[in-house]
Amino acid sequence: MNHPQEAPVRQRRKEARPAELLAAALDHFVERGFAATRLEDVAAQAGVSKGTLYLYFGSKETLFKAVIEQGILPVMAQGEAMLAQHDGDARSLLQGLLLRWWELIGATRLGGIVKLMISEAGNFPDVAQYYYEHVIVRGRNLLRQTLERGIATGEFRDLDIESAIDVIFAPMLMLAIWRHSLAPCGCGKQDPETYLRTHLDLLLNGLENK
Amino acid sequence: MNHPQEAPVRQRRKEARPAELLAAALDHFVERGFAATRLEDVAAQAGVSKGTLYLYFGSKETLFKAVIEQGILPVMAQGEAMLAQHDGDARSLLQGLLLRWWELIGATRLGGIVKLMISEAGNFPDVAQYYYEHVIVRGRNLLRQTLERGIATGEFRDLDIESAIDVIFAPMLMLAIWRHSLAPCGCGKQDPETYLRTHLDLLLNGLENK
DNA sequence: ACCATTACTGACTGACCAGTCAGTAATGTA
DNA sequence: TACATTACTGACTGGTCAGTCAGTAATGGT
Repeated sequence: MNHPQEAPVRQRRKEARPAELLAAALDHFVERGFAATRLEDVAAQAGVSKGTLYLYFGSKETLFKAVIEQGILPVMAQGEAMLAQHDGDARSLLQGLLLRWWELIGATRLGGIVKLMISEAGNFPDVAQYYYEHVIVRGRNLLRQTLERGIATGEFRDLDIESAIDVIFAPMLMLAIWRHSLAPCGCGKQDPETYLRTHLDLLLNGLENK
Repeated sequence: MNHPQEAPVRQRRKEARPAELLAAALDHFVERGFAATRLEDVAAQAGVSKGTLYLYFGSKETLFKAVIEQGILPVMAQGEAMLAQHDGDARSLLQGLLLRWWELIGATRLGGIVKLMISEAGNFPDVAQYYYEHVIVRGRNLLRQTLERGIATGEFRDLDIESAIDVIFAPMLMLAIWRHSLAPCGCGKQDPETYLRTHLDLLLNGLENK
């Protein structure tokens, strides 16, 4: 019955709301999917009412698109910068790119976007198109340049580059996906470090020009 | 205005309904997700009314579970039989297992179950648990035995088997997932054959004991 | 031909939720 | 202290859909 000085019931924090709402929305979309996510829950997790959510995002679909775009774009530039400034051998560049992707995206909450995009692509073809052009194409470019460099210097064997890009990245994506799908259901999985080490081991041996 | 002898408006085909409903449900669940799938649409695609669907499946969730179980179980035994009767080297056994999986599951409508299970695991932990125990564990056993055999004969290098299993299968899963997520949105992808060839090439070279 | 059985139908309902908006209170200003 | 502005609230509405069930018609038996 007593109310020892609580924080004011209502707070006005116009600046912080969008980011907090996006973070809450990412959690819910990744965990439940788009259709099963209730905007009231998203708003509650962000500490506001549903009405406030609609002050910042015009619709559920708008919010969904914002989650994808705002989540991924800030990180894309980093990888590109990394490629540009690297001057070692292709082997260590490839290794660095994959490990850095895991560190910055796969291992963080952003990794959930991979699962989210895969799950909802059918319902939002325009968002899928956007994601493909602004994320996948750019990401594939990084790997393509790395492989081309390695083949040019004779470090790597001469294989089909376009399919190799996808084959090489698939285990990274599956590791991120696993963390947001079956792993939380108590389905066993060893630690990411061993997985990454094995992937790099197999991969670099497989690429090696003997 | 004329009605040239049409098929009877109502047909009674008790035997065929469940399979037809399951096939239609798989299509819709894979394409739209569980929550966004309307049972009226599923029933319509199977050529019956919604009421009929409820004669065979007690609820939307029951239907979902049946799609997963009925879809995958019939195929699991095949892989196990293949392992048992194989007598060549581990190299060709591994290659055979992967190609056969693609042929029987990945390339068919059943490949959609992979995406479906990943998307909905969070909403159906009990189905995820079931899938893990009856599909993933059994599938991993096949690869584990294959790798162990190859390491024992000296064909393969001695690497961490548990993580290698997941790393090796990840590109197969991603290929199946892609077909049911971004690929239908017009996002470019080369043909599966090249992809599989590159994967096997990289993989067998990476495993090789030099 | 009539009846009994049962596979099948589709209008209905109750619950749920995206999206709205009139009202409330926090903040800045004078 | 009074007023203006506006960030925020939450009860409400309208539409959608899972699940129901009284009724319909296809089939097989006599």
